[in-house]
Amino acid sequence: MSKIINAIRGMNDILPDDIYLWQYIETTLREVFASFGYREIRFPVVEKTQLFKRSIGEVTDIVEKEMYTFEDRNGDSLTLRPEGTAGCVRACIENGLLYNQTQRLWYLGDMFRYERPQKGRYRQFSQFGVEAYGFPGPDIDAELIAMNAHFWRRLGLAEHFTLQINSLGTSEERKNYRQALVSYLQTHEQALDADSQRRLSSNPLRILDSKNPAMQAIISEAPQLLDYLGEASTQHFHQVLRYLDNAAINYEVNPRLVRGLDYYSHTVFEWVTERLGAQNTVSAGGRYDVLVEQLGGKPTPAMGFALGVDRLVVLLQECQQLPAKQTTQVYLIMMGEAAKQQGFKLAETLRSSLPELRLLMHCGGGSVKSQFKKADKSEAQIALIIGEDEAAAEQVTIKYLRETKPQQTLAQDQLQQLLVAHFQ
RNA sequence: GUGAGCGUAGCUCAGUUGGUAGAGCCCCGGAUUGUGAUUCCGGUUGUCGUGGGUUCGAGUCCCAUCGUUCACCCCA
Repeated sequence: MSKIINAIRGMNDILPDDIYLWQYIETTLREVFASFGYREIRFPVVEKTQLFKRSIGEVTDIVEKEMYTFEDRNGDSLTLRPEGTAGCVRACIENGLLYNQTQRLWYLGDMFRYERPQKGRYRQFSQFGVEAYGFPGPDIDAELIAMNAHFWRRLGLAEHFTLQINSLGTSEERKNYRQALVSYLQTHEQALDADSQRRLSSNPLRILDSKNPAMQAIISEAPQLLDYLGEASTQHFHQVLRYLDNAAINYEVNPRLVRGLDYYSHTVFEWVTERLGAQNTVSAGGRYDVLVEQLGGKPTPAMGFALGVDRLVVLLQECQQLPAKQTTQVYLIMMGEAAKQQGFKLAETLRSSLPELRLLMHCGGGSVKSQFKKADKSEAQIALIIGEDEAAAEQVTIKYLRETKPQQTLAQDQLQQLLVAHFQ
């Protein structure tokens, strides 16, 4: 036997025993977001590298060291998408979806980032995203957050999340603040840890997010972004908060909340949980009014968020909020060649008259007893044996598993009547 | 990219100062039983992650390497 070939690190198989959780999340997502009037969009897994560089930002960690980038046979530089927003905007511009109109969209798909895997962080991961285009007002900011909150409630997870929210203002306001922050931090440069010193030139706002307790004193004394917002930005932010108050959605204004992608402006938010260890953000997003223009479209206000499906799966398991598994209703055991011929016919008749029936067929060897054990494990309500050993081939044994459990012998048409009555 | 922990049967794990590879679960077959539950008997499954080294002898000690988990970092 030759050596087996393993999966790529950080790219996981999802096995039949776990798939129901994914399906549950995916169908719930579809239902909830359709009910808010959002429509699905699909776009490619691979895009030109330039698309991500221009949107996410040249100097971000994602672009600098986490992208799966390669040359195709033409020598063009292509990249496996590390997130969805860039591709979504590109698709909308290219297909004229933003021409004098608004759009409410969602997508679901796999993203790729070359990171060291750990709990809730994988190299291939599933992300659900929502994007709204052409809405300048704070009402759409609140709508996205409210949708997200509604979705948590549908899953029974609302109590496990807290909403953190902040405003980054315009790029002009952020630039002014950035200068003030850098000059403040430079006066304390010798007290900064190595990570923060590095970020001082690359991404100083990120220093505010530091998990190092030794940095907390310096951070708490630092100038606050919210103090640098202009009148319009402040108004916008406060209006979002008022809408949230009206919707009875609890939030925590976190003036140190920044996002890692360059295109965000104004409202940004994160839903965090205590139950997932280090990767505690399950859903996050914000406004990105300048991105559409940056990617060659007409200036279009935009807002969106993305939700990590892998993390949600882990959270559902941790919180015991598991949906019921679908179970087999009828387990059909066929023993012997003559019985099988009759069994396939019976099964087809049953499926035709009861389209909703979940029927599991088993062409089994072994004892009748061990076959019933299998039926019991499948949590079937009824198990049928068609056999030719003792009973005649045209007779069928029926046994109720979970209910009255009588044992009787019936002709096929009688059996069918009984089953139809039982399941309708 | 940095750090720490862990790699033994399909799964969960024992394996003593170095001396023949183990248990439970699962799976398969059977016995008992007025339930298919309980109990009992039997059976299958291993490159001990991989490659070197030390030794008469390595699952055990040493080195390297790969994988994995968690954390840093990053982010959803």
